[in-house]
Amino acid sequence: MRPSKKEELLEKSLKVFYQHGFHATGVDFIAKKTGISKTLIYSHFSNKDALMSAVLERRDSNFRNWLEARVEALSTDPMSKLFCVFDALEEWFEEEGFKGCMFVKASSEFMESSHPLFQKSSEHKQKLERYFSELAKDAGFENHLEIARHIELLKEGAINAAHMKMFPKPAQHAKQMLKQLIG
Amino acid sequence: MRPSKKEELLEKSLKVFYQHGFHATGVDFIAKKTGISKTLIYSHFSNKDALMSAVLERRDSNFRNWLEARVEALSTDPMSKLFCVFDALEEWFEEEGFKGCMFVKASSEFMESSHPLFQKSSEHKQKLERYFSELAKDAGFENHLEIARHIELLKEGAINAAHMKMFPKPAQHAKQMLKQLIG
DNA sequence: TAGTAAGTGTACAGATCTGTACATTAACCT
DNA sequence: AGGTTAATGTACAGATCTGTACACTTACTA
Repeated sequence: MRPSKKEELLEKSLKVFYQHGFHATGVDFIAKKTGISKTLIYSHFSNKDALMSAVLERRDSNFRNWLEARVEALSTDPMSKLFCVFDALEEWFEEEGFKGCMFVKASSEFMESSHPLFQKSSEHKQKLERYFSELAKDAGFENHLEIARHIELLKEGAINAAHMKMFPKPAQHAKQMLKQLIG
Repeated sequence: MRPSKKEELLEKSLKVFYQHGFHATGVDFIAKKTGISKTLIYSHFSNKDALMSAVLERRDSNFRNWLEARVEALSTDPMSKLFCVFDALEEWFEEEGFKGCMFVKASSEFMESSHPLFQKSSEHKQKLERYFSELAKDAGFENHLEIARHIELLKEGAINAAHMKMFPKPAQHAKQMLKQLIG
């Protein structure tokens, strides 16, 4: 296939899986929604599992690239970058079609810790931990790992709260908590 | 049916759905795992959706009853009850078969906010917010709603962190964060 | 002990889903 | 122009899943 088509398939099927879930989304439905024939889908990926794996990898890089770029754009000061993480998150929550964290959903549907999708989800969270840890180190914190975990917990909580409509502006709430903790 | 059988079906199928997910669990599989015939299952519930709804309601009362009893057992002091929430959570995380929050999983698989399972999940979180708010009020906090939301965010974050194996003892980490915030 | 209700087992219709086959069309390249 | 590759559409086999039918058995109850 021409690479552009594989790109297109990955990006579009990512959206479909994100909006409808993994088990609930059939390959025929993906073909219909993406406009790419099932034949071609199976010519690029040996089965649905392989497609889902590739989709989740794509989501990992998409999400981390987006978050890092957004934080960079919102602030240049190392300390306030830590807080801007939550401003970026709130922007995401308010996007149309926001439906929570794709990795949480993947590990909700594939719960065996040996399952590739579960593992990729776990790895994604670990990569984020490293990123947060770097941010905290840049801001001069000696306990940068501890602070990274503060941010992880608050971020996961805020995403869930937003998705499940627990209360408004959960990321701003989380940001205030972080301010009290380290600000 | 004799009520004991319906009880048995609810409790056992709750476990099966919790361990394997909703879409991935077929009614035949439930019959096999619970030892209750499919005929009887459909004589009590008109369809799989009705069973899943009943299961989620059962989970709501089971979980809140368990949490409230556990907090009561761990402390009598109103202030330290707030922190004991996280001790109870850590106990849960270490149980064999822990697989994260069932309501997060339900709203991961049924994302339409009009879906009964999504709504029940959202209601569960709101009931917990009221409980946390009561605990905070009893501990003498005027801003009890704000503190309830602190606890909600930390709880959701800790459950996710535990399920996705982000780092060890996430509930103890969350507890320390709460101590810094209000202790 | 006879009758009724609770429960089982099996089989099946109909829908849906994964993955394959194959014939056909569109796009590219030389 | 001609040949190769990319891509579509359709149809289908086989598996699986929901929900129903029905004949049978177990247990309670009068």
